[in-house]
Amino acid sequence: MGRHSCCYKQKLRKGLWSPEEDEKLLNYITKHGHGCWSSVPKLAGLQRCGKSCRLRWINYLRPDLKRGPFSQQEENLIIELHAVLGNRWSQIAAQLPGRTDNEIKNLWNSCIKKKLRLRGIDPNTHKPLSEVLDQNIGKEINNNNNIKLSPTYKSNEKASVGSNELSLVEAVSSRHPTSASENRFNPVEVSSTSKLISSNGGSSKSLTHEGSPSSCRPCDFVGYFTFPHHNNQNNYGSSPDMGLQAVNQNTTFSFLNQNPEFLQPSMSSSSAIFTAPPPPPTRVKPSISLPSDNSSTWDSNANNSNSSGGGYFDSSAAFSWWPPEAVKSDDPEEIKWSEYLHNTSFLMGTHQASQPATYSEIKPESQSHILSNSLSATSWHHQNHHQQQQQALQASEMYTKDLQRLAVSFGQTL
DNA sequence: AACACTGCCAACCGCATCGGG
DNA sequence: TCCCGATGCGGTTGGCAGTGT
Repeated sequence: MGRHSCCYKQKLRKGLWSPEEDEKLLNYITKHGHGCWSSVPKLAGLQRCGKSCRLRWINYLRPDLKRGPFSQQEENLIIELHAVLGNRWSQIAAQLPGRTDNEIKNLWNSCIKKKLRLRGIDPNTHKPLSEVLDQNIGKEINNNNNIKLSPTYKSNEKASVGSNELSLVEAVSSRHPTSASENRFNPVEVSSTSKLISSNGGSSKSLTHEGSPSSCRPCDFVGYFTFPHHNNQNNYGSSPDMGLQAVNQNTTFSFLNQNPEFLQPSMSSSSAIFTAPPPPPTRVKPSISLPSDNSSTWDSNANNSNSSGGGYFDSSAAFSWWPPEAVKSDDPEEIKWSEYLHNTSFLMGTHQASQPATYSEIKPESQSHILSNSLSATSWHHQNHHQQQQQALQASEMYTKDLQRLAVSFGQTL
């Protein structure tokens, strides 16, 4: 294999697209549609291969793209969908209008995975790291009598962590009474463990920042899974050392929560809580202006997006400018997903109205307390850690069951 | 100010699948 | 049935920008 065959036929440009190239491609597709991608570059006057043109269009030039940062709701949805679909980015992207598979994949790899690990959740299995590591480490010990690092990341990715040391950190920290096995995050202990290990010959590159809160935006600490709990003391997801006491437990936002048929009665009231800060206005037009006959489509899409708080989701409207044959979907599974999601109240606008701005309610100074709180929290969870561990395990089992039910409903396997 | 480090993102690469001849 | 080109998808990488030292 190698580069797409058409790329060998003539000297074609690679790398970043110039504004002129963008304009040529945009103008061509706006007027003629893309048709056969392999003929697009020639007809559009571009020194690119069709594959490159297609990618550029899909990931950047498409007028229905939503740009800007992902909202918390979008991230939550991605996590939930990933739990069911795995690394099927295109299917996940299909549920997030205006987002591309590439964008979601990048977000997952650069941000969400890290956040989930900080929460003590294995991003591949969506199970607690301690559970996964216990299994894998046990296997490795049995097989080799010599612990191999990075046993955790075999299922869906090829050593995506890029650092064996990290896996060891997770293994160590997940077994540490005050770390990931309790779904708690203690930046001091994790990072110190990292340094300890890295000084043992490994690179510290990915170690310190994996455990360091300084590399995360404030919202990194808001809005991830919380396991079932009945009081704040045992709230593993919004643990006190993360300054999240302000989280309002009534502001649940969860795909699972919105679909009670997938929930056990005990979960429907307080489990799987997500906080949902209002998404900022995110739609930005590409730098190149569209021909006038399309600008109205842009505006209507933008309005559509804004009015629903996150662009959710009228596919027929979003693709109103698109050739009809490109809009319809004959994939029953896709339709099922769309119907399912749309028939729920999983529309951003619906929820936004009922959600206090939990993120903005967390005062900036509270962020500075995270570190010191984590120190005091150490003694706190020494006292409680056994009870917490049990509750966390029970909770994670319930969560896993929920996901399994969800998966079964769509014929997916976890 | 210079350098190193880190995270993010756009784009590429390789493979799988599909469909037409 | 096989071949081949087109397309789609997921994994990976290179470069840039921001931040820290």
